[in-house]
Amino acid sequence: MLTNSKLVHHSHDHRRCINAALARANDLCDAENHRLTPTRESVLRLLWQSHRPMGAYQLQDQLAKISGKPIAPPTIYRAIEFLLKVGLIHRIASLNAYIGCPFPTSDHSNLFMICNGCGSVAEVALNSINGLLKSASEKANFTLQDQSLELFGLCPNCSSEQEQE
Amino acid sequence: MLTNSKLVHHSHDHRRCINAALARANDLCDAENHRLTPTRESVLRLLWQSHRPMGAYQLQDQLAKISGKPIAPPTIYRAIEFLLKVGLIHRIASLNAYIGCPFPTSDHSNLFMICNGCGSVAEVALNSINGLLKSASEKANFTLQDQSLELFGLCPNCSSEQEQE
DNA sequence: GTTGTTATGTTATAACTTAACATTAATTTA
DNA sequence: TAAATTAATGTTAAGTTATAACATAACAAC
Repeated sequence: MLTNSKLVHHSHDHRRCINAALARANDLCDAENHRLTPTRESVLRLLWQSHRPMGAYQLQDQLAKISGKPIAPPTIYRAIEFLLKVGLIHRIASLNAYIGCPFPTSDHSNLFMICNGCGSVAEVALNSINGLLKSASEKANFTLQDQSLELFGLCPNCSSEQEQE
Repeated sequence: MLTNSKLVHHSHDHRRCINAALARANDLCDAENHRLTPTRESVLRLLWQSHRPMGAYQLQDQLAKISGKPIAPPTIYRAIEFLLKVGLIHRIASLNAYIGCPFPTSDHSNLFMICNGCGSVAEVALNSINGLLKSASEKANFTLQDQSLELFGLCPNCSSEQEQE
């Protein structure tokens, strides 16, 4: 089980998350001949400011603040589109929001644990899940091409707070 | 594996789907003291017109046509909210669309097979998936409360068409 | 039949996303 | 290195999805 759950749900030096993510992004774009332009890098960096997903308009506001000039929606959506395409971020469909991918070059399950309490999102890759979904699809003669698995509940922190009440 | 995949992906007397769904809805609402009002029933019936999900504004158009008077969005969204609450329909988050639930009183996986070809959606309930997600959640100390599992690909029909090209 | 509750009507707007076309920057090729 | 090509961004506008707020009507219970 590949996951960033430990990092998401425990206090840590978050600057390292950000730096590591940007380093990975640079490597990946270099390797695949993609251009991580300033706008794209800024959006990626914003999405790594926390382990909570951000909506396009939050990104717009933040980017406008940072760059000191107004940013139009298409600018944001283009950056999002690019980052999604190269696998550096994911879209959380149930939230209309986006989050940085902690392992862009690994096999994916596209499985997310979304905390109803604090809004944090951890990503999980799990071979067993992929296997099960594959075999269920085959049984139904369904040609599986992609998947989006969203779990809702309480992260460890919010769970223990809940118990205390 | 509880699924309506066979019905969704093969020709069948669809009136029976609709009638069965409405009968189940009536039973369920009777049993739980919910009111399946004309608007709610119309929306449910529209969602059962096919095995494809419909968006709120499609529903608005259709309902306006049927009832012969303009329908405002809140009317639709209220009916949707109710039907979701009692479990008669599901929301497909990745499509911003809604679809009738074929087994509203059974245990759920909230697992959907969404055809990229024809747009049809089959629902699947699978204990093994639920078990795996439960244990993965426990391993991460995540208190699982709900889930949304969306698979994208080609249904049997669209798969075989694809092969022939 | 009045009262409290539930459902609907109505207007307006918020939130999310894309289309279309113009301009600028980067890369390639001659 | 200048021209040609491609890729990225700027700008305006509009399309799509969803909700807030407040008024009215229908129903249920006493």
